[in-house]
Amino acid sequence: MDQTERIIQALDSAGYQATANRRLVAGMVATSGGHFTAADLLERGRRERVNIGRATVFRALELLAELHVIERLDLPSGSHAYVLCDPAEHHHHLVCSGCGRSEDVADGELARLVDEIGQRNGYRIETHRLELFGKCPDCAAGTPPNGAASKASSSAGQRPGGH
Amino acid sequence: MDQTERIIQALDSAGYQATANRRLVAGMVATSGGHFTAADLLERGRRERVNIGRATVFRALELLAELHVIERLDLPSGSHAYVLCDPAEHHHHLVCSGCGRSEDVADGELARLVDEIGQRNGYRIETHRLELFGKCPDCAAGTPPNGAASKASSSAGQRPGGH
DNA sequence: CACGAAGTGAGACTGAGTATCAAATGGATC
DNA sequence: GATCCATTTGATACTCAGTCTCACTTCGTG
Ligand SMILES: [Zn+2]
Ligand SMILES: [Zn+2]
Ligand SMILES: [Zn+2]
Ligand SMILES: [Zn+2]
Repeated sequence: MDQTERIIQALDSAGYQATANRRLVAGMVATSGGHFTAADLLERGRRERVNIGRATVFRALELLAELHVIERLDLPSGSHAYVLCDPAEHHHHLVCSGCGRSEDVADGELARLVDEIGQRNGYRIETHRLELFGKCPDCAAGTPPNGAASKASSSAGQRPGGH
Repeated sequence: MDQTERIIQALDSAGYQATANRRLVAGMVATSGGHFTAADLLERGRRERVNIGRATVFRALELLAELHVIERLDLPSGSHAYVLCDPAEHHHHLVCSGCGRSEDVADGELARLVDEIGQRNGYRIETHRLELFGKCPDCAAGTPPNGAASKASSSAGQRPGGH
């Protein structure tokens, strides 16, 4: 719940209204416990019988992404998901291909590596993205955390791309 | 053109027929000179008055991706593009946000870094993806290589995500 | 309460990608 | 070349994500 407050705070201090709908989305995002798609939220809303429009959910996600409260993830399956994350500093995501859980990963040495690559190729690098997929401790042990709800949803269908 | 042959070769040695349509797609892929979307190929086909079905193009791309002759790229804009690349070994892509040109980048130290991250978080890592976006030497110098055709197409619209 | 700005929902619309299925083609075998 | 079967193909319909529009509601402020 504290997480929800943080999101609302972010909205507010960026000059956006913390309306009922946005609070609702904030709540769902905060309790998602992993990655989620727009469709996931929509469905969850429907299940919980909340009345929120399709467009509104998309708009809220877009807004939160803009504020770096959530970040878009491109799953190996090709679909677009989001994860809640710390807006403070640049980082990447380690995502469980079993349950959807996600950890923030500091950039660390990567920054240097990226620099070198840019240098070597004569490119002026603007952005980079690193995404890691694997099995979290629980899923690796065959104990997917079935406690949390939203994970088992549609977006869990993975296709772990070859390496 | 030699590149085209390599693609056809790959199809053949994987037991797929190198039909006229697939040769056609191979040719377009080989001469794309950067990243391209399915829509790009479709449009190029239409422009050059070749008769190839929508589904066929999607199927050909899927097939080539499976053979690791091309690889899917998730552009910052969110759209799915492909780049021609060396199927031999694992690598990543450095993509020009100006003209769409792309360079293969060896994994290098990243493998170790990825390992460490997995270790530290207790994850068993299965895949990772690194994508670098920036301006190629020409684009940085304000001389986008207007020679090549396909680049200026639709897929060039970028939204360089913040860093 | 009155007002303008910000936010919202229903529904139309677009565009990517998939599914279906009958027709075309390829390759093998005689 | 004719026959047979597996592979490939294209037209079409369809699904689904995401956007757009526009009238309506809600918010903050005086
Ligand atoms: Zn897990
Ligand atoms: Zn980074
Ligand atoms: Zn360039
Ligand atoms: Zn790698």
